[in-house]
Amino acid sequence: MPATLKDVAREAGVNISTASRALNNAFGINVDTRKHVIKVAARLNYRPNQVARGLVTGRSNSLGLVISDIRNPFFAELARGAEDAAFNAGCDLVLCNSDQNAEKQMRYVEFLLAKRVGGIVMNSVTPLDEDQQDRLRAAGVPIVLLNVSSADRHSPAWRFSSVVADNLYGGEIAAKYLIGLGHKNIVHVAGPRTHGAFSDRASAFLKVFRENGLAKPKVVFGEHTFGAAYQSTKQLLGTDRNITAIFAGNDVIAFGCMRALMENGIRIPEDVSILGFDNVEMTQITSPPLTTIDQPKYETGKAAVEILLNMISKDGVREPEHRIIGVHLIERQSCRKISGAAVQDRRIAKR
Amino acid sequence: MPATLKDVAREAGVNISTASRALNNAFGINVDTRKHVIKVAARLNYRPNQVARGLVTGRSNSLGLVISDIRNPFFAELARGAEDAAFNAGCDLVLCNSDQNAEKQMRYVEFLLAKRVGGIVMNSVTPLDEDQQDRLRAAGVPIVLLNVSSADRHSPAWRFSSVVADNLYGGEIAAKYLIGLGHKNIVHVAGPRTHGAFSDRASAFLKVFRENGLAKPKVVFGEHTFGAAYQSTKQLLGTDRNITAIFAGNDVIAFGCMRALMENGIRIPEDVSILGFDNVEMTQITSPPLTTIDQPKYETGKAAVEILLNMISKDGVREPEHRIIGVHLIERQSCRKISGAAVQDRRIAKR
DNA sequence: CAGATAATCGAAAACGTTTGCAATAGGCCA
DNA sequence: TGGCCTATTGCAAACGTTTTCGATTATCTG
Repeated sequence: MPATLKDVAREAGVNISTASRALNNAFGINVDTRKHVIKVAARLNYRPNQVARGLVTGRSNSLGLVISDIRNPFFAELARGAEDAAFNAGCDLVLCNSDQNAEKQMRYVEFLLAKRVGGIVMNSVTPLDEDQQDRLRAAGVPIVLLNVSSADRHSPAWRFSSVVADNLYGGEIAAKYLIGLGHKNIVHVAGPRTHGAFSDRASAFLKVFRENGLAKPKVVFGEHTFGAAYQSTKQLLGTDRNITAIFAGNDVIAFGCMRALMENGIRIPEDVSILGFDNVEMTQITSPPLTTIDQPKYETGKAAVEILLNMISKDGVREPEHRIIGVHLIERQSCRKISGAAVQDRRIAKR
Repeated sequence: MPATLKDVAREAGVNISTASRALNNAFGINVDTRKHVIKVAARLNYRPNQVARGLVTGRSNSLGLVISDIRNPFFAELARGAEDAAFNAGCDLVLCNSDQNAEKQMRYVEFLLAKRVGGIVMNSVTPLDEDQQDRLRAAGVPIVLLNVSSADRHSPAWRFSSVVADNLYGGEIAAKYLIGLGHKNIVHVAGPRTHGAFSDRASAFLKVFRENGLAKPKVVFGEHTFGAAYQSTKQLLGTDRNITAIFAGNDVIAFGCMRALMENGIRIPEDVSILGFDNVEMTQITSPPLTTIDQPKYETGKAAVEILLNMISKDGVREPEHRIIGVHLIERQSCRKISGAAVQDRRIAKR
């Protein structure tokens, strides 16, 4: 139904190829005929058919974004950064929610490949196995991964680009902060064990305790959702009421923990301190406002598609690029120093 | 680079059209040759090129979703519902953030039309003017609008489908609830005046006061973002400290209000009550948990693309379909009855 | 003014599918 | 055996662009 290039060519009395050139402001065309063609095109309300164009040029001008769940504010923010960057480059973003489901994720990827997207940014739910890696490489489309573990990233076999927060450092400052506050009975409510970001945070977190000869905190892995964290925490409270601090794998997990604590009449931070990760906007309005580790989410998404576009442009060379996004502690009011902390503080500082 | 249909046809020793038919499990093809073709296709890792297919079939298998900002948890939830429904139908969703910017919104729509999406669901930032309506209609692609005002919806000239929450009823129960609690000095911190959902909520809210001969609450319109609400509220507090209740246009606005109140040492609900709209997940973990009006967000998004798909399937008939999503009050702890409420209550009841 | 050069334009192939129609091959009935 | 029917397959056009390669015209240059 919409006007085609042939229509405007006929209407303008020129050949179809001249019409094309006129509208794509290419060289080698008379300025008057161009004006004329453009005017006719406007009159006919002509809109170039991107799918036809994509067929011949081989580029689809669209990118895929596969994340676990857009309802997680972390991903929403990240998606926004990605979308802005894509739009600025004249691309569109197709949104895919994998729900941490490996099979669903693969289905989505196939889907995107069939659609001939120019590239994909995804936070892989699991470290990709050899077979999957091969399939992705074989597809020949640029891919940038989010939240891959530092182990994967440094593996020599690894051939994908990535952008990740400095989760190792994040886990480390989380541990040091809580230790510095004098906490001894700490538990880490983490996300999925298989998820690079969470495993990195957890291992760096634990490493600090090990290196300082301190008791190893309990770690409970699980889904990184509000509901899952809520359940985990409730269960936790059933078995252990001596906890003085929780390091949550991310803010949403922290929210779930807080809810469970509140319901059990446990005060934050008087009874237990809680430390999040991500610095989602809502951390400001919880009660108390959540102390957390800030991670630039918007920038992460933006950087991911920038790398992607870069890979797409210089088509041949596929040297993977890795970008690490800095993190830092944001102190609000959900953590408190417990008695005897001063002593503890000094001991750590000496090392 | 990826294998084409021609490749698998050649490799299988059949014609390109037979290969096509074999893969599309059409009728009129020998079961053995089909098996053979399928096997060859699998071996070559063949993936049908959707853009080529889209060119000939005329359908793109993709839908557009244009909302104001995915970072708003309301839209995130809605987007998730939309995406699930689209995926179930084998479509993909391209995400567009309009930022309440009419021009940006129109750019996105043009973009989507150029991409020949099968349909668009959008929450229009402003009531579409005649010209825009015409352009959309002329494009000939099914459109489902979110959050249109009830006035627009009932206009005889209106030719688009819509799915909206029952904002009129929502505004009404908000007013009655707050009045019932005995509040007299109420302000309504709304979203953009031009936005159907907010204008409906506001007008129904005010109508209750008018009809009961009560003083008209102050209404302040603005962006429906955390930051904007925060600013509005701070300003509000500078001029009027007698407020006893705030009805926020949505939960995110409520959060912004709460932040401003907290910063000014104003207690919720002891000093001022606050009532939200949407029942976003985070309302559970604010302090106090937010009393709000629930609106099924996921279902809204889902319903929108279902209507869209329905319109697409029965191509010709374009009778607009309207779906209204019910809302209801969820009482938590951010509103309190003020002294003298009983008297006030009786007075209302008498009228 | 002839020839050369540059500017502008048209013809046609190509991208990877789907699909209407024609062609072929058996099978069946008379 | 011959004609007809059906099941299967091949041929080719079409979808709406971009782009290469010639062709045509206009503009110089000497």
